[in-house]
Amino acid sequence: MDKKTEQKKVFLDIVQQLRQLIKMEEIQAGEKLPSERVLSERLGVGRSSVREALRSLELLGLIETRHGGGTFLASTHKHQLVEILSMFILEDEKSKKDVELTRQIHEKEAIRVISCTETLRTLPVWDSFFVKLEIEGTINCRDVLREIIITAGNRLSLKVWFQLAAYDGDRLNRNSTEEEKIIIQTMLKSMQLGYEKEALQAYEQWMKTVQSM
Amino acid sequence: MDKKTEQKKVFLDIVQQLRQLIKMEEIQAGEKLPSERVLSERLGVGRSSVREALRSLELLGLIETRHGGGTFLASTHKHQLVEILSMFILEDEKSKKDVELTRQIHEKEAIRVISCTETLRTLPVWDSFFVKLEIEGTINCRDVLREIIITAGNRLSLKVWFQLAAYDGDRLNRNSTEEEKIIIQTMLKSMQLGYEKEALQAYEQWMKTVQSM
DNA sequence: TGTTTAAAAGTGGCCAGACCACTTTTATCT
DNA sequence: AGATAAAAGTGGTCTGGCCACTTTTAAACA
Repeated sequence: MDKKTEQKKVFLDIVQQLRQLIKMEEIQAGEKLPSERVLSERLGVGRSSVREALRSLELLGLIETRHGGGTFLASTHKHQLVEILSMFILEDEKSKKDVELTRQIHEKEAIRVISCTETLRTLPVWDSFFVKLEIEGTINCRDVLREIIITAGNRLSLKVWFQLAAYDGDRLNRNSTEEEKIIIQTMLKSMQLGYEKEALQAYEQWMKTVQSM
Repeated sequence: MDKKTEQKKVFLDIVQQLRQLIKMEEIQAGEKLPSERVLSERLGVGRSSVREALRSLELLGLIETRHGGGTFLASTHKHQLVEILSMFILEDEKSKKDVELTRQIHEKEAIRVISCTETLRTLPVWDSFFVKLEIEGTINCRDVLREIIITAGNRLSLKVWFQLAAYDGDRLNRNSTEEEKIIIQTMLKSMQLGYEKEALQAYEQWMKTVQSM
């Protein structure tokens, strides 16, 4: 009848029951869950089965465990689903070009969103980049892009971006060259003024120089 | 030194090692993995730890286990993240919105790429959609979007899209309404003619109607 | 020889108990 | 009251066992 009760595998059933337990007892993020031994007894299953369920949720970042301390419900932003997936998806993805292009898809969209949003494009953080560029003459490329993605406000997009950016490695995580400095300034300034098209053009130009490195 | 060796928890280490093993031995989707007992011996850990890792991957749908048969590498489209996500994470409205927006980011980029590429926008497949719309009067929304993503040619973007599209479930996987029919036709026609801006406008309009369902 | 059938081996599912390392609580002493 | 040490609680891991199910192997049969 009930899908949750006729579950074949105990550990999957436990995952479900844990979910109910969290809901029923109104366990909030950061709060403690019953111990493995207690859960084992309460649910009438072996401790190893409880552990299989808990470890599954831990891999997803849904719970946190502290050795000797206990098991705690994790806060939403710590979920690792994207990380886990990317681990397996990026692995068999042969084309680095696809990774690069996909990363850029998210960056371009972020630039569009910011350019079109008054409250975002007028943030003081963009000015701080200008200051940094003038004083130090250079800036970390990855930092600029990261700030753009973060500001755009899509948390999922951010997570995806982090994975993809990590894949590219040092090509982004470096200081900008003299040539890039001008392009970045153009891009940021256009973005600030809400000139979406110009900002994207500068971005494309930037990525071309990056690519030729 | 090595992040993978200084891993605190054995089961997380095993997840990593399983990933390497799959890569090294070139295990394809549907093929069998070593048995739990063999893995236990080969990795020099207890069988229960191996099981914690395997059960974690099973919850994600990355592997399939058959009682008495063995453990098999699952095909990409069987990942269950969707179910898990909706179960634990998608409670909050903001997350759902992020999933939708991120999916649309990939769709919009695909439309741009196709619109700007002669060889892609002139493909006969778009005409076949028109024919289908005329004859049957409707078409599966998801099929249209999928074809667009596929045609754009970024395999990684495609994989990401598949995952995201799965969340939305029935909102996309259905036949188009009479209202949508016109919008889709406009979008496809604009794309065929290389009118990027118009195609995107139609797309945005489409998504608005979808959203209001 | 080829087919069917039964036994054996292989494999996942689950549990009980043990020991260790670490953390939290409690009780004790100063 | 505060510091300290003992005890209890908790996760981390391993071993070994038993069951149920599947696959392989071997034997019996036609």
